[in-house]
Amino acid sequence: MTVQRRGKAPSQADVARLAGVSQSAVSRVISGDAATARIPEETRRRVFDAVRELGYVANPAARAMRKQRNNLLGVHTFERVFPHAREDFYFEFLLGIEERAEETGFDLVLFTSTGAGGDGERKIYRGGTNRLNLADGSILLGVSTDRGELARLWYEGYTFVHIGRREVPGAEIPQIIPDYRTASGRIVERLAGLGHRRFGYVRDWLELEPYADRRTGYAEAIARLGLSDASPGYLGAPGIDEVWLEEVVGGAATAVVVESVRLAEALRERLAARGRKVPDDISVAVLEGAPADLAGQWASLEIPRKEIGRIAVDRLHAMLDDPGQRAESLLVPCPLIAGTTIAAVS
Amino acid sequence: MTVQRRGKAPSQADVARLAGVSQSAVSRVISGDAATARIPEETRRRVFDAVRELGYVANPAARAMRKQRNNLLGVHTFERVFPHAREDFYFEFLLGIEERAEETGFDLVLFTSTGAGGDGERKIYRGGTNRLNLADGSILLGVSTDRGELARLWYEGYTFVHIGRREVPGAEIPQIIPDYRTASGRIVERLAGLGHRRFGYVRDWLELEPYADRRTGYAEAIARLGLSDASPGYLGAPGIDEVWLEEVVGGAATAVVVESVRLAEALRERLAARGRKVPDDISVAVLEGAPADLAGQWASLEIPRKEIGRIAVDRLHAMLDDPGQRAESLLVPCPLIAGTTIAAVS
DNA sequence: CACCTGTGCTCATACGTATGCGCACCGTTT
DNA sequence: AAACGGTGCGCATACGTATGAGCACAGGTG
Repeated sequence: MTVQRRGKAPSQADVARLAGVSQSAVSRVISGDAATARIPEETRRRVFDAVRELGYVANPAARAMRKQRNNLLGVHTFERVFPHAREDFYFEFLLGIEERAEETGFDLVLFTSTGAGGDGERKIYRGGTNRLNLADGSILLGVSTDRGELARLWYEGYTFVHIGRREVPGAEIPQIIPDYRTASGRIVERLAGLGHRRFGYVRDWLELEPYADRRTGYAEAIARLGLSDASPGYLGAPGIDEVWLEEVVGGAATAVVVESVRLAEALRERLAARGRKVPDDISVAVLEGAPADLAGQWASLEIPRKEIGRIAVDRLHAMLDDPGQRAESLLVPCPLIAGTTIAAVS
Repeated sequence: MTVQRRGKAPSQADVARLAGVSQSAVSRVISGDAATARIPEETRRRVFDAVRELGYVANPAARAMRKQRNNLLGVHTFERVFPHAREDFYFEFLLGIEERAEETGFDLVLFTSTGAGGDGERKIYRGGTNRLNLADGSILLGVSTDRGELARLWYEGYTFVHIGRREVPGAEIPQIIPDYRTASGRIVERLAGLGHRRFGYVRDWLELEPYADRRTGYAEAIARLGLSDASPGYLGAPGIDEVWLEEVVGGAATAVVVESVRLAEALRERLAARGRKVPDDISVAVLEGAPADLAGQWASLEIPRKEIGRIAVDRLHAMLDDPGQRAESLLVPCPLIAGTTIAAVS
C-alpha cells in the first residue's frame, strides 16, 4: 500500500541529483529550449526517468516568475459571475471565453475579490494588490466598470481587453464592441424597405455608451434615407411619452424603434389599450438581444456574445505575443433577427 | 495627459530607493508582519508615499513563491463548466463555490486544460505539468473523475476535495457527499408512515457510487421497519421489468421508489396504460433532485448543491490551515421534497 | 602539432518577496 | 561608568526556474 508522500514537493534540483546531472540540464530537458538539441537522447531519458520516479511537476509560481507567462487568463466581472440575476448577460460571453481559452491551452482565473466596501461591487485594486497581475492578461466584463480603475490599469501597462464600450479619457482601452451603430442602421433600413417613412424612437433611461451607439446609428440611417423621425424621438426624454404616444396612434409614425425589450413590451401594451396592434398597425423593433416571448419574437438584433468572448481571448493573445502593438478596439457585427413584430406598411 | 508607462513594473527595491530605506523595510511595511510594530509611523508614511508615487503593486508570482499561498482556489471539472448552464449539473455547485470563495477572499481558477486526446475530457496531468499546483488547493467536480489521477494527486500530497463520492483504493480522498443513504431511508420511512408496507424499487442503469448509497439506504430502511420489498427490486436488473410491473399492478407493491426522474416518468406512463394512477393507486418517490413538471412535483430528495459548494470551500480552507489533519469525508444531508406523487395507502 | 568546430554539459545569476538574525544607536538603570 | 534593554532598521539568504556565458573534451583539418 502506498504511503502518502510527506514533505516538500521535489524540485528540479532533486531530479538533477537523482539523474546525475545539473539542475540547469534538467531545466533544459524539461522545458525543451533551443539548447535541448545539444542534449543527447541518453541523458534526456535519465532525466525523464528521474522525473517519473520522483513525480516531479514544475512549480508554477517559480516558472511564472522566471518567464513572464503563466498561461493564465484573467476574467474580471464587476458583479458575480454565476448568480442568476445577471446570468443571461454574462453567461454567453463566458461560454466563448472558456471555449477559446481551452483551445489555446490557457486556464481561467475568475477574480472574485470584492472591494472593501462589502457592497458587492468588485474592485480590481484591493489594498494595493492588483490581483489581476496573477494572470498574463485579463478580460474585463461588466456594465459598471469603474473608469478610474481602468485608467490606472492602462497606465500601468497591464494587458487587458474590455468587453463592451467603455471610453476613458486619456487612456486607450482596447474594447470588443458589438456594432450597435451599424445594426441599428440596418434595422431602420429594413423597416424602410417595408415602406415605412415615419419613425419613432424610444430611449431607455440608461446613459451608457452602448446606447449612444444605437442612437447614432438610428439617427444616421434616418438622415441617410431621408426618413422622418417623430419627436421627441431619439433626442428626447427616456420612456414612453404620453403626448408622443397619442401622435403615434394618430399616425405620426408607422414604425417605432425601441432600445429595450422592457420598453417594447410596455409600448405594445399601451398601443393595444388604444386599439393598435403590432405589427398590423404599427411595426416595432428592438435594439437589443431579445428572447422569443408569448407574443412572438421581437424584430431585434442579436448580440453575438459567444463570438465576442472568443474574439476577446484571441485579441488578448495577440497583445501578449506582440506587446508593442497599439491597442485597438474592435467592432463585432450584430446579426439581425427578423422577428414577427414588423410588417410592411399598410 | 498621462503617457503610458513603459518598461518594468516597479519592485519593492524601487520603492525602497525612493523612500530611502532598504527593500526589507519596504516588505515589512507593506505586508504588515510582526516586526512592523517596530517601524515608526514616519518611515511607514515615506514608504507608502513612494508606493503611491510609483504605483507599486506586489508581484503575485514572487509572493506566491515565497509564501506558500497565493489565495487561489482551483476548480477542476472533467467537462466544460459553462455549457448547458441552467439545468446544468455543475451550475449550482459553482454558485456556492464562488460565493464562499468571494466571502473568504479567494479567487477562483477554472482549469480548462484538456487532455491531449482532444476528446473533450479533461485531464489534470498534462505533459508532466500538474496545473492544479497553481492553486493553493482545488475542488474537483465531475462524475467521470479519473481514479488514477485522483490517486496520484493524493499521493503527491496535493490539497483537494472531491465533490461527490469517489472511492479510490489506497488513497483517502476527502469527499463532500450528499447523504443519499439517509435520505433514501427517510423517504421509505415517510411512505411507511403513510401506511405502505409493500415496496418496489427501480434501479437505473448507471453503476456509480452514489447509486450504491441509495440502494443501501433503501434496503436498510426496509429491513429496519420490517417492510417487504417486491423483487426483483433493489437487487435486480435495472429498468422496469415487465413481469414485475404486472405484479405491482396486481398489488404486490403500493409504493415504488425509483432512482431517476426519467425512470419514474416512464413508470407513471406504463402504470397509466394499465389503468393505475399515481399517487391514487400507487405512490412513487424519486431518489434524485427533481424539478416540478406538468404532472406535479415528484416526491423526491433535494441535492443541496449550493450548500455543498460552500462546504467544499470551507473544507479546503480547513485543510490548508492545518496541513497535518486527516482528510475526512463529509456527509451533507439531503432535504426531502414532499411532492404530489405519494399518498396514504388506500 | 597548432587550430578550429562541435558537443554536452555546468556555472552563475536573475526574477521579487519574505524573514531570521543581528548591528548600531539611544536612553535608562545600577 | 558599565551594563542593559528597546528601537529602527539593514544584511543576507532562500524559494525554484530559466538562460546567457563558458568550460572541457573529442574529433577533424591544416
